Amino acid sequence: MSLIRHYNSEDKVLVAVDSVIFGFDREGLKILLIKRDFEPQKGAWSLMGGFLKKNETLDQAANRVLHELTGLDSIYMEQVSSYSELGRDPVERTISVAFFALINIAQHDFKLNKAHHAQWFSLSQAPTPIFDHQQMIAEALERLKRKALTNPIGFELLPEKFTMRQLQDLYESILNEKLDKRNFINKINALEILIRLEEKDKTTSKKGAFLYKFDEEKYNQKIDEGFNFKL
Amino acid sequence: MSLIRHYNSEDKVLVAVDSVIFGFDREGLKILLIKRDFEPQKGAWSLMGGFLKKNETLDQAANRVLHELTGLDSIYMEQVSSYSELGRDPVERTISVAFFALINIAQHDFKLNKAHHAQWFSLSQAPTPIFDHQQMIAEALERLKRKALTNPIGFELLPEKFTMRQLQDLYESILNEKLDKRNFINKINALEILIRLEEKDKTTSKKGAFLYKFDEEKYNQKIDEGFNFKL
DNA sequence: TCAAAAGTGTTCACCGTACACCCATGG
DNA sequence: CCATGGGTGTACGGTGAACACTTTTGA
Repeated sequence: MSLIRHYNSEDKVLVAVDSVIFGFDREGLKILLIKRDFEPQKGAWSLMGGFLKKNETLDQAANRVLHELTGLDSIYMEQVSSYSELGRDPVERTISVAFFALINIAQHDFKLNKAHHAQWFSLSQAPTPIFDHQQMIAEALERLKRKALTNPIGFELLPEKFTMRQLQDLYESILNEKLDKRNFINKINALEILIRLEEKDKTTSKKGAFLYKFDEEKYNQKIDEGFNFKL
Repeated sequence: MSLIRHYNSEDKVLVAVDSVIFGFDREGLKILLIKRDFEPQKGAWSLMGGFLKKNETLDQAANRVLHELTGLDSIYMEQVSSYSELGRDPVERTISVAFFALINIAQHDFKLNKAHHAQWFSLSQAPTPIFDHQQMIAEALERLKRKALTNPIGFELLPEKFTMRQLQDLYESILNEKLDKRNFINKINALEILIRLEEKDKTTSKKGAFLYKFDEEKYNQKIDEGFNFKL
């Protein structure tokens, strides 16, 4: 007789992952929702999600599901929280682990999988999604706010080259407040983690605005030296 | 034929909850570990945990498990994160949701359930626990640090009446750094959320130190007025 | 030439931090 | 009377916030 206690008598449950996918464009911060084409709540909007398989981790499941919708890999993702209210999914007992993902809408190497009828929504104009997805979005947003102030994750939402104005717009839309232009630029410059390119972007002004790149190498080096990103 | 899509083909997995139980006494911040009396890793130390049942939420499971060990209810608990590495539990595929709990060691209305061979350990002297429990502890501690600076959760670890010195010792041991006595007291007093009692505690000095209570009512009122706890 | 966005520094108030001495009391 | 922990206030520097004008250039 084995001394190893097996877990045969314990309950097994369905585990889902749901992703709050953030994007950013000229209109501000957005989330990607998909339209359900099956009951219950056919036609309603929901986060992109899927079920955890036996042989994968939660992160792998979240990445798989994100890949299915966008074709993208190596996307910044972070676990937010787990949700387990008894009736949260009316079909069957399911617990769900929410993630948030940051993707750069502008890059053209991704196409939304048509089958999911995905659509970008401004936070303020998004329809109320199914189940407890609204709560997931709210908590993901809180996490994003906090994290964006202490880590350079905002750049995940921007194109490789961006203007100071774009960066400021991004932070304003994440934090949901207006920031002072000079103070913002002073702070950013004090961090010394951007490279100012020679190029200018002339799409929004006659004068043209300098383009910047995030200097990841320099950032990592400063981190090693004890530097703390703080906005 | 029903239009409702069922989830029959999806994998179900075992879901566990594991609790990082923090306590505080004269020696500092401690965690409660239990000694396994079955294989694998019989004799090793582990967090208190249990399996999620079909008809309960994760919070309920965490509370049930905590109650089994301590007899306590209504304990401050917070979800930390979920862990799902494939080999994390060698017996069977199990994902685990970690919680942290704050309990007041000094209160005498709880008795540790003998069956679990539980023992308090100072953080620096705790044995390395099984599986990924070390990582859970590290992340729970990070969360506790952050949360204790922005919420009055520290009081959960103290007796109802406590001295300023005790409060300072608590924060020093959560933050793992020495704090200046005058600055600490000034900060705490500026918050105006403590009541100074007439009573003194004479166990640590001849002069005696005033006892304080957390004024929860006043705190809630200040919160309603937009106050932010910040240490 | 003018409209529209880009770019640029300084001042001030407040907060966080450093710091040292007297008090009360039991033994 | 003295050793031990308790209790108290101020000064300084640095950081965060407020604030306005000049530059560029395409239309």
